[in-house]
Amino acid sequence: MTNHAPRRTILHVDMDAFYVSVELLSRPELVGRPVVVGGTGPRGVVAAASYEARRFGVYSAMPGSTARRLCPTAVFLPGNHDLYVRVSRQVHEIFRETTPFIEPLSLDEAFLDVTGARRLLGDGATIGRHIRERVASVLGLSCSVGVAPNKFLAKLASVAAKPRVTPERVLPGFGVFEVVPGREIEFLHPLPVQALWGVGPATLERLQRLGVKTVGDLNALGEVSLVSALGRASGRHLFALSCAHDERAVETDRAMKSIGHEETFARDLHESGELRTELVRLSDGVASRLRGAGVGARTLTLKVRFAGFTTITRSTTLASPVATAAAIISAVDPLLANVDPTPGVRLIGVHASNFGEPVEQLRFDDLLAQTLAQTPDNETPDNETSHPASTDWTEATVAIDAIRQRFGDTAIGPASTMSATGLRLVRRGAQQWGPDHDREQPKRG
DNA sequence: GGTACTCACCTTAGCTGC
DNA sequence: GACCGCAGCTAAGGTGAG
Repeated sequence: MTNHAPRRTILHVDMDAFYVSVELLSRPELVGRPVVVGGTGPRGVVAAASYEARRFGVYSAMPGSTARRLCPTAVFLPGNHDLYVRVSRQVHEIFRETTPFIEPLSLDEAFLDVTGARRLLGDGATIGRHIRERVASVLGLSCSVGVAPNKFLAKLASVAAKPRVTPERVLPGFGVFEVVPGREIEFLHPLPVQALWGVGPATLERLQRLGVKTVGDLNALGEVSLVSALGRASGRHLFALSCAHDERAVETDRAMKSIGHEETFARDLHESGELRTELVRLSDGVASRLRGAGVGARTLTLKVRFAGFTTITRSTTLASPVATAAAIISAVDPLLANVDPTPGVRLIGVHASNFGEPVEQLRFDDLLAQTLAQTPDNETPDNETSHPASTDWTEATVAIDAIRQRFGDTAIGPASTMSATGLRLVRRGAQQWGPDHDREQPKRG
């Protein structure tokens, strides 16, 4: 059998210290200094660190308190998610000058399939250098580009292209790094095994017990041993990667499979009433995004993290997809009622999945479920916690969406989420890196 | 001692229906 | 009727990425 498909050329473009670099555009006096963007509260984490801050061992997802200890001279900035979204769109506009085949991974990285652009624009490395120059000249930002025949190798190549940090200084990177076709294994096998997509701390520990340190070690172990050690999916996946095999296409329009919001509180909550207020707020945010996406969800999941950091999830699956706050609350409220908050709750979350066409009419199953729930044996003691997912809410929801579209997100919201300073609504990325120092929390009583 | 948020995917266990 | 195997679904927890 012959394969006439042309060898693909995939680029992985990764912005360098993206959030910090965007902040420095408006604060040039901070260039060259250690700068950290992230949550400013005691429970915040680092979202991005400048390369100067990385010299001190500060890195993403590190607790803010640890970062302050390691680098007390760093400038800590709270971050502006909306601004990063806007700049990210501008970066993608530059990508689109080269190819329409773009798969965003996050605000600061994306895969580009430039196979079709090679004849016009040159080879992958040439296109990579062109994109780097455009991003620098138009936006004043720096990025690193990996070039390879597949997504997995392109991602690793962009890491190789990045600036390097030693405790003494920051060394410039290659900017563009290409994994030359035919030399994939030579590039891949010496790398540490945690370079593979899918090897996190837990898998790394298991692999280390098997004596695996590098990608080459993992490959030598063989697929059968890996499947027996890590399970079928992970074993096969990692073995394929260790052979440099990755046939996944650059997907330009991936359908979302779940939508959720979760929030860590500045202080632990101990009372059901406080938690329910937060639950209403989160449910409203999830419902709003579901409607924005034009979908409904059948499965609703409540997530609770206790003061001791143990986390539980409780979920329920409805007969038909819903997209209103009332319906979501009526689904997750009974789940919350079974959680004892007295040890202290530091986080709650609401997640929606199992998407379908939103159906706001009650189906027979829902009616049956509601009827069963209202029988004497199952009667809810507190009527306020039992909201029917009825059509009564549909018109109100349409009106809410219209008001928010016209007057902004905070124009209207659940009364229970009202505070002295106004509505506290949930928006994606609003509390991306933990609670702020001064953010208002629900009061006791 | 500290440890965010969002999303995807996997594993395991239990239940139900055939 | 009891039991078994299987498939499909759901719930819960875990892992990993960015």
